[in-house]
Amino acid sequence: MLTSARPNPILPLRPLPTVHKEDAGRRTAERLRLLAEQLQPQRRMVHTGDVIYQAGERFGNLYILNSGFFKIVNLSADGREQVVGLKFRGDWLGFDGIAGQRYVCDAVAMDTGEVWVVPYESLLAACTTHPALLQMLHAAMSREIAHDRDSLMSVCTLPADARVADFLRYWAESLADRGMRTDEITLRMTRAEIGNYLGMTLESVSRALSRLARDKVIGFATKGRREVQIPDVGALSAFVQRCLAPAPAMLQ
Amino acid sequence: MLTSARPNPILPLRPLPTVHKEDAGRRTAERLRLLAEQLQPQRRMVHTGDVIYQAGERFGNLYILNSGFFKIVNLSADGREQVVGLKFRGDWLGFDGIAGQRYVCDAVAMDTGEVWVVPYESLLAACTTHPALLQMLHAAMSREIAHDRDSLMSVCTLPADARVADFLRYWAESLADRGMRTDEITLRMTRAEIGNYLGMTLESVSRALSRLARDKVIGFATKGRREVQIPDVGALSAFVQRCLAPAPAMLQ
DNA sequence: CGCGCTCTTGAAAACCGTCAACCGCCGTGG
DNA sequence: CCACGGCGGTTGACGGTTTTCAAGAGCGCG
Repeated sequence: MLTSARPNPILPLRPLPTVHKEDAGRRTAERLRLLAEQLQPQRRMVHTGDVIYQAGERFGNLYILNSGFFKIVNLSADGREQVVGLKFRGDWLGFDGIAGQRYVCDAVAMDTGEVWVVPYESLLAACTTHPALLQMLHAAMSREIAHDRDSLMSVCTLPADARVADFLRYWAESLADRGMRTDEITLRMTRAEIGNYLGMTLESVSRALSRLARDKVIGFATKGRREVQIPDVGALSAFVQRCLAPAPAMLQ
Repeated sequence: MLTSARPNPILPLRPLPTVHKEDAGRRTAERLRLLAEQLQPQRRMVHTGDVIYQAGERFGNLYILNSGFFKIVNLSADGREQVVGLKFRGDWLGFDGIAGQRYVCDAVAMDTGEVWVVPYESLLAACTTHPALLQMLHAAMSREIAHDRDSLMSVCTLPADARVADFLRYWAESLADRGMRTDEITLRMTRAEIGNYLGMTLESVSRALSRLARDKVIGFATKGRREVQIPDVGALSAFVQRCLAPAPAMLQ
């Protein structure tokens, strides 16, 4: 094992949040209401492909996503580019720019939506009078750090099929947390983008989705392979587990 | 390409920081001095294997690493564990706990060192009177987010050999930023840990290191395969590029 | 209708993981 | 003192997963 100094060998699973479905959307809506009220942000409509900030651009604003979907694209000096994050309603964008006073990623809209523009300096000013605001800011950054680590772990420890299943689970749960339907979701990304995000080729994504459909873990809608039916999100997690357990108990 | 709406097809490389070697260590030392002065943190010695916080534990403190090396280990519900971050002098630890009021990772010392304990609440209090403190906090979180994304990109876009080279480059540059020697570094991790961090097996790490040594990009010290000589950090970056360029121009 | 784009599927190849053997080091204990 | 076992590391052979290359189907659009 890696951590030799672990007192409790089996960690007690984190107590599940146990957020009731009805509350799911309420919480983010409530947070957004509070932010809108205290920050009075400028509202900006975006459409698919719009770039709200770009790597290299001078940092100045943070952005809060009120509706729509964004992808965060990282660029390396040698020209590689990769989707390193997905953003949903209530998420913040632009944290990467604070340290170096320049954004280091692109933020690209994957749908029409609305972002709220929050000048960083005025946010700080508002935080001094509204401590709850600072808490929300820090919580948002903390969530992003925790999630980035989960992403890294998925990519590093899961085989291709499981990565795709886990990706769908993540997407569905992100929607559920915001009170949206998860039984039928529409992927806003091509197979190539999904593959890029998950560190695999578009063909592997396609094959994984086909296998998931064959196993009835997901379904494809009547028309178009962009809509995915997820009758049971738990089945996706179960599929991931199945991928990790090589020996299927071999009857007896 | 992924981002169709990019105005400038070839991004101007980020202006190099051009920090002079002499300044390198000074900046972090200066920051640490400021933090110590304004926070008066409790100091705590740690030794290899010590765990300063653990996934599931109630959040309360942030930690600043004054000396030594830490690894951040993420745990999944199904028992997978993975190194998702490395921490050096001047880095902060514990951000992952803010959002859920519980840490979601383990922080494990890889050497003897000293951490400063900073109760989160008292940090916030201090920030209200010292805005520079808040800036440092946010910059630290921002750097962590940006770096996590870089890690994800490395794992997703680089072949195994290049990942190891990039890992050594990252380690060397982290040391350089803090004013430490980089011509001979001692890895504080086993091959298994490095592989776990990079999403590959220990055998692949070993082979990659052997190839790097064969190509004279790195060297092994007289005794022990834990010390690595890096005559030129730039050669590591060049090696990464070579891995990415499949056709070596084939003589005309 | 033809074109471009996305997606799917197959076959071959490359990369990397698995399994195994072996080496060197170190601390323990006969 | 030396034998022994454990641990970390290296290297080889093999096999499996994933990538690569290729062909073709479905669909939207001018």
